[in-house]
Amino acid sequence: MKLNGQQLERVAAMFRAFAEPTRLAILQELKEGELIVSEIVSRLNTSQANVSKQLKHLYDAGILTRRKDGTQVLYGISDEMVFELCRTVCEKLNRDAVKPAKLRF
Amino acid sequence: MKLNGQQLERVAAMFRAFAEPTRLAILQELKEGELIVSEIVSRLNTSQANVSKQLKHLYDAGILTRRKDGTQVLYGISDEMVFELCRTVCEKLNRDAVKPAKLRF
DNA sequence: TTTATATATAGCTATTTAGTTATGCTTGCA
DNA sequence: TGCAAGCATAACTAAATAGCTATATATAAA
Repeated sequence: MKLNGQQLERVAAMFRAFAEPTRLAILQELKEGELIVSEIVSRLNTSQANVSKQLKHLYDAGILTRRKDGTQVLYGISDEMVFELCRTVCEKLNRDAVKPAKLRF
Repeated sequence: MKLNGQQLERVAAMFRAFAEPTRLAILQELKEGELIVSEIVSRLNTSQANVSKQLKHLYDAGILTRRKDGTQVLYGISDEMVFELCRTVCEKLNRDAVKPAKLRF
């Protein structure tokens, strides 16, 4: 069963959501649970505007949940597949690595 | 255990290899086994130069094997994780889809 | 040799996008 | 009301890259 061009584009778009270190860093911070935007900003080395932008990207991709609480907004991981994908990639990189400096998401 | 910037970049680079419809189309064609470059070209809707370029991208990412046979070059999938990743993403897209038009890589 | 075939690469253009600064919008509170 | 805090958005710039055409390289056959 082969995917057509439009379907391949949808799959590619999902992978694209994971294809950026800043977005992966956000996912990594959300691993242990929901966080408000300003907390994520304080943990990463980038601007609040950029964090909001990347959160939107991830949210639009269906990867994050979003919940308002007063003036704050809480984001969280919406699907366990996030961790499954990251784990699979890390294991692959570990297998390929010459030096055994194990990665684990 | 949190990955540092350089490690996140390596993970992102692996996802980036999958973040393009043409590269996914190549992987899809290689699903059933090795193919020579010209055969891949004939199955896809893009130039030979582009196929070679994307094959190099995938090969450099450690996703493909490469084997010369005379003037021909055979490429194949080097790691089953390719299918695992694509399956995981397709299942996610199927879960999210309103209309049930199931994707399967 | 010369020629043909298979693949890779170089140089280019157009598009996408991560990140920035500046500003807008919304909510809670003085 | 007015102000401040939290987040989102707009407009911009710089960098990355998919795909093209043209060309280079390598191998085989005539």
